[in-house]
Amino acid sequence: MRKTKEDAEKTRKQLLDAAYDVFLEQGYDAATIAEIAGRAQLTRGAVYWHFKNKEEVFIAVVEQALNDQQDKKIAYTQSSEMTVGEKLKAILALPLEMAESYRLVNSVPELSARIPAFLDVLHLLQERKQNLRRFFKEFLTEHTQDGSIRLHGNVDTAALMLFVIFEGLYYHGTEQSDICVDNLEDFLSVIMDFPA
Amino acid sequence: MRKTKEDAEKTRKQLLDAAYDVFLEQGYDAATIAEIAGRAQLTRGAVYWHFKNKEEVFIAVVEQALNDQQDKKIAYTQSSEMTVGEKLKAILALPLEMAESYRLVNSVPELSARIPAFLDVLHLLQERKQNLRRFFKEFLTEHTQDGSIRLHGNVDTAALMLFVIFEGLYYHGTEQSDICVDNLEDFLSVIMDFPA
Amino acid sequence: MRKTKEDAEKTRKQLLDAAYDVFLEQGYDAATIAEIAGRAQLTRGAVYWHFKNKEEVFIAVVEQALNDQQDKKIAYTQSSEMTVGEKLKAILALPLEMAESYRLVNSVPELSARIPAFLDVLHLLQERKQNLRRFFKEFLTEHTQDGSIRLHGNVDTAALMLFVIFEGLYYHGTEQSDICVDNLEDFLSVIMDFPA
Amino acid sequence: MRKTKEDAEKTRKQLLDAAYDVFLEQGYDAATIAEIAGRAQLTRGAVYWHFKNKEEVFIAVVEQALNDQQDKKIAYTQSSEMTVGEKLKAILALPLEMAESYRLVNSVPELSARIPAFLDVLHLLQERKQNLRRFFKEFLTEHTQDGSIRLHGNVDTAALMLFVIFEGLYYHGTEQSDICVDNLEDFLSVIMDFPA
DNA sequence: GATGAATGAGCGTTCATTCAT
DNA sequence: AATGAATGAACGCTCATTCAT
Repeated sequence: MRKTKEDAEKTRKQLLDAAYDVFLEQGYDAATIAEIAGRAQLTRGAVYWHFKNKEEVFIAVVEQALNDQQDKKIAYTQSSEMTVGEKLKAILALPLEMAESYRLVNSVPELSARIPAFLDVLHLLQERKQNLRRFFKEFLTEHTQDGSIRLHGNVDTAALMLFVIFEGLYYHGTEQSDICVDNLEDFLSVIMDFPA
Repeated sequence: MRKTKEDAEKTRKQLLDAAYDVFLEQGYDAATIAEIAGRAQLTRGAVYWHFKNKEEVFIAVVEQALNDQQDKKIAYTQSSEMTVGEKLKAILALPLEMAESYRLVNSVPELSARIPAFLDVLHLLQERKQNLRRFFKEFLTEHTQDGSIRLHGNVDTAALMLFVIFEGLYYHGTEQSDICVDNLEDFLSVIMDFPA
Repeated sequence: MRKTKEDAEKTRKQLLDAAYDVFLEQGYDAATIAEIAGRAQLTRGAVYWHFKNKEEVFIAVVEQALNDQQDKKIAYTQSSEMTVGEKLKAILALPLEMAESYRLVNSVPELSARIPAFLDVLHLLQERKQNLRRFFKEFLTEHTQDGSIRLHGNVDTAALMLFVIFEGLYYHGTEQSDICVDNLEDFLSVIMDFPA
Repeated sequence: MRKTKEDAEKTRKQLLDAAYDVFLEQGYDAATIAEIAGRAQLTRGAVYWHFKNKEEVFIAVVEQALNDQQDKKIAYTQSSEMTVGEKLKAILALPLEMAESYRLVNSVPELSARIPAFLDVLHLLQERKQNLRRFFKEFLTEHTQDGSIRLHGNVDTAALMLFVIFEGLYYHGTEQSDICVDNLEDFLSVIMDFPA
């Protein structure tokens, strides 16, 4: 039995990790508190000590995932060692790199239609999507102006394409897919080129 | 209560329609046989007369949806009144036009990981996706050769982009999205042009 | 398994009888659906086929009890073979005669403070109590006027005394008590006498 | 967090007070240790420091209530400023004056049928009730002999009536009732009179 | 063909209780 | 003396499924 404050935090982390796995494997409805607790080598009661109910567990897991995604996105964006093209490619490749994470959050819109408790996290997700669209547009605008990118169309279209492609890649986490990072490079080269 | 064969078929149709709605609104797990029967103005027993169990109802609904999608795809492909560009655009727009249908089938991969009974319909879905990829490639190849399309890259890349964009549009049925058919035209113009 | 309509009604009756016993023995909170179903030789599911939930089971049981009480009260009141004194005594003795029934309904006020679903049945109970008070008053008034009763005080006080004594007898169902019908005769003779 | 003995005693008192309120509002079964602790601004653990378990908390609360009732009864009985009639009225009015307290102890008989741990406190309660009956009888006997009371019936009947009326008044703590102390005076005047 | 009664497995949740700190 | 983490048993309820009618 865990007793100290750090132990409790560790327990919570274990539960979150287990919950992440279970929600991913089974989906929200089919996932059970017992399974989550069991995987964390704990009892159902422990889950209810750390979280109000199943919904709150899911929300915590999704928020965690969204933050992880955000962190990666920011890391790539602000990297000083990557070229403009590499940055774009890396960000486009996120749904492939973090396929599970993106698949998980992807279940939120459907669930929120039924479960009001998820509306907040839905809004967070939509905000992040809007952020991404805005990012693509601003990124393209900026680097078109400084000459590091030359678009084969207008900025709006290119940004939207990137966004839709990004979304399209969500799914390929689900299935074994042959779509890989190399393809993204090709995609980019259709949409733009990077003058040396 | 003896019913004629047509009556029975009508009942089955009603159940399928109701099931389609319910599965779409609630998802497979949250959908209940009672709700489906109720919407069809019938009782649970009726469902079990026409289908072996809940899984079979879902399979029937998904197969129906996949066939509807296929039919539309074929209709557009074979249309004699559409130009090559219009055909491509119409097909790309299918996930917007039949947003619900695509959203429904989209739940299959996740479910089949858990429910073996869905493996067959999963394979059908994957086959259809491969079909679509193949279609894009063959379509582009053919019309590149006959000069009605001029690609801004190689055939493989263009075909894959179309496919990924297609997938990306799935999601925007879920949410209120500002992405519409006009954007697709722009996308196409980035990837290719159509010499008059 | 019961199948016909009459069988179903019989099942419902069995459940109600079992529920009556269990609620009486254990109290609402401690009573369990499993115990009720088990005593009726049925499964929990059967309870939920016939009743919406535990609260509805309780309400049905209490309403039944209240009606039984009412029926007896009316039977005694309208009996053509009893003298005025005998009627009064018989009605006063109801909480002794139907001790369990009165003990059961007696739990309603406390429960309704916590469980809103019981408010309706609480109002029914309060109505019945008011009815009884009114009955005592009217009965005494009428028979004082026709000379079959001579009160040792005013009508209001006598009626209220009867009512409070009636209530006081509720409790003695709970415990083994030596208070019996004979005592009631003495009580009546203190409050009034019946001129031959 | 070492506490002095007085602090501990104060905590125990707070817990008892909180428990009294909660048991009264919710009933034994529905009351929770958490609620009790919370109202006392403490945690569940504190309850288990001061009491063995939920049952012991309840027993302590009921014993407290019974003693309070006893104290009042004795105070009225031994008052040198009250007439015989006033004493009787005051004691009869106790269930109105201390309605909550009487309502609480009133739940004991039902609970002890199920919970053996309450048998001791049940016996205490029954003893107190016997005491009261005996008191009524002795009080009436004594004051009939010394002439301060003239009964309209025999002593046994009158004593029993007082007792049953006393019990009957228990309930009227539960509900908003119009029965008040004035009515008791009328009751007494039906049963006896007090020669000046 | 379809209904309705009944089953039974399983799940979310609550809560008394324990115990290391 | 008191807290807070964790356990585990139990309960209400839902729902897919069966089957006599």
